[in-house]
Amino acid sequence: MLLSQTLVPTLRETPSDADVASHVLLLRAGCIRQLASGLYSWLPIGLCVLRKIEVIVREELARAGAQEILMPVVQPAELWLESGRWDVMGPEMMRMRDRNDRDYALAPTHEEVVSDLIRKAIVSYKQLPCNLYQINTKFRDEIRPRFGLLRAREFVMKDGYSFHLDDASFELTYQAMFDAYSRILNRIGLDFRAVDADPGTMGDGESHEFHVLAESGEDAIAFSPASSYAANVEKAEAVATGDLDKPALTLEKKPTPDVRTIDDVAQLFQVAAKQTIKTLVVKGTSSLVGLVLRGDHQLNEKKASRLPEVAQPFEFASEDEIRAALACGPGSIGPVNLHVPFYVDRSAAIVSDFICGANEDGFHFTGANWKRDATATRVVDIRNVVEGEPAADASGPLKFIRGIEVGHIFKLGTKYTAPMNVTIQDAKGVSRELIMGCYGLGISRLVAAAVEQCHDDEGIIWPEAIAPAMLHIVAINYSRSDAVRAAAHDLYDRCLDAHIDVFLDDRDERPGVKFADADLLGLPHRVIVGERNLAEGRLEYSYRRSELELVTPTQVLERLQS
RNA sequence: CGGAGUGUAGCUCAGUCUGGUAGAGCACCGUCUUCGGGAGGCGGGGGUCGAAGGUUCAAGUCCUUUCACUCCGACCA
Repeated sequence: MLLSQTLVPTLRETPSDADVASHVLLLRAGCIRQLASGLYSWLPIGLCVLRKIEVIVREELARAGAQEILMPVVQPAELWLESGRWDVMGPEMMRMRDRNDRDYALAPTHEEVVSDLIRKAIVSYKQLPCNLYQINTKFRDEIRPRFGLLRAREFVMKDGYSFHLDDASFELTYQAMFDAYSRILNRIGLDFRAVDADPGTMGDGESHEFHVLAESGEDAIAFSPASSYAANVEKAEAVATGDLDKPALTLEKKPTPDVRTIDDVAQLFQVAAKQTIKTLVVKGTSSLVGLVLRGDHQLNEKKASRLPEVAQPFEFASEDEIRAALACGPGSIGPVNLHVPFYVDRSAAIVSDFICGANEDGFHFTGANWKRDATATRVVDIRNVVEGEPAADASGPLKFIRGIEVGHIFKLGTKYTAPMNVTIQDAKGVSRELIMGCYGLGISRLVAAAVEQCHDDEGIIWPEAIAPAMLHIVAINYSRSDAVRAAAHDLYDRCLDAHIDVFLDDRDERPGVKFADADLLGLPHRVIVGERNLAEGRLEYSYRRSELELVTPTQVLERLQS
């Protein structure tokens, strides 16, 4: 590309509404422009990157046996009513009506549409397994779009779906997709980690996320350096170490006016927070439900929302509801004499002589103990793991890193095929619900994730595999020097002949501007064409901002092709 | 949804408290000089000051409403 003829509106200053590195740099490098909250236009070189990722994704999915299709972004409500998700999805799914007053949704995902497609198009088990994918625009009306492309409302996603007659077939494809994702991220050149994950609203089965490691990642990953164990903190199992000690203290009710938080309690009684017990109150299926945790632990809502007596969707009880049901405020609740059902976290269930709310405003119990003072009948894992505690596979202490979730693959079972009646007769003529898998990969998010991982203060440092071009030719004094112009175009043409993507900065700009933009755009190879060295037939070459070295044009081609 | 902040030129921002002709730097156009890390001179173009309503002789500035964007939170026992 000739930069003089390409829309690359680089920005000298950081736009005021961009915060994270990828957002700032993609804007400054002229890759994207924001239209509205969570909505972005792709400019030529940003689109180059997006397309390069798509090529890699297509190649690896083809290798893994998936077929590309394209499905509508506007979807009739009927399908979503059929799967039961029309009401479950909430305002995240954008809805609209057509001129005939029919309800539609803007696709947040495509399970329903692909399931409908399969039940109509697949007529024999001999056509199975079937593994389809598309690269398409999705729309999710996020609670809070942020971080530019990392959490946009409209975004480009590769979503794949596979259908199988039996588990064995499904597992083969699931593993093939897992491997394909690993290959894709390796080819792009990103540092990533595949982890056990919580499937959220997508399903109930196993799932794995693929995270690009970056400090700015929204997710925390717990992993064991001593083993292959890695899980999203949302999912990582928290184990309780030790046993319940014998009670040493007697139960006493102490006045605790104005004490509302665990910090207050620990401060007042001069004990560590881990010696206290806190009780959260949430809405349940038939009454309010208590969730009992050690004072220093954090509730994991994903885990808690899976408990049978906890209402869906997960919601904390309001102070009014708590007062109506328990006759005290939320700061004074405890498991002793609690008159609603409650679950006790594993770690909370082995604390002895603890301090907890007395279910009476202004009072706490000290010296409380399980069995004697309160019964923990439902002991479950409902907290977040903490860095340094033992991993669930007993391999040693956990460490945390942050990641950007770029891929998520799910074992859906018959969650969609059952309600949508996606069945096929097997070889014996028995009608079977198909086993389904779902495989998402955020293409536009990958662009941002790559920038998060690959940049410095001056600009982007694109991984070679997805760089908008391989070579950036900085032509110094382009418009006045015939020699520079000739040499720059000679190199440019040789690259084109060799099918090497190349940018030539042929703009009538001062050198400083061109250097700064080259840094911002971050192509792997750079050549400076200037009269200074042209007399000796030399160009200045650098790779990924390394020191300049003097080389001939032929040597540049060799570097590019090696 | 709750809280906070910001909306003035393409970009970054002054000006708002204390009402009185719309500003700067960069960018853009012309021109001269300069030419290896975001140059300098001279001249120029560009604004319904987010929108609507109100107060006032007079509103970017005060009041009311509203919209947009950003940030924090949606864990509190």
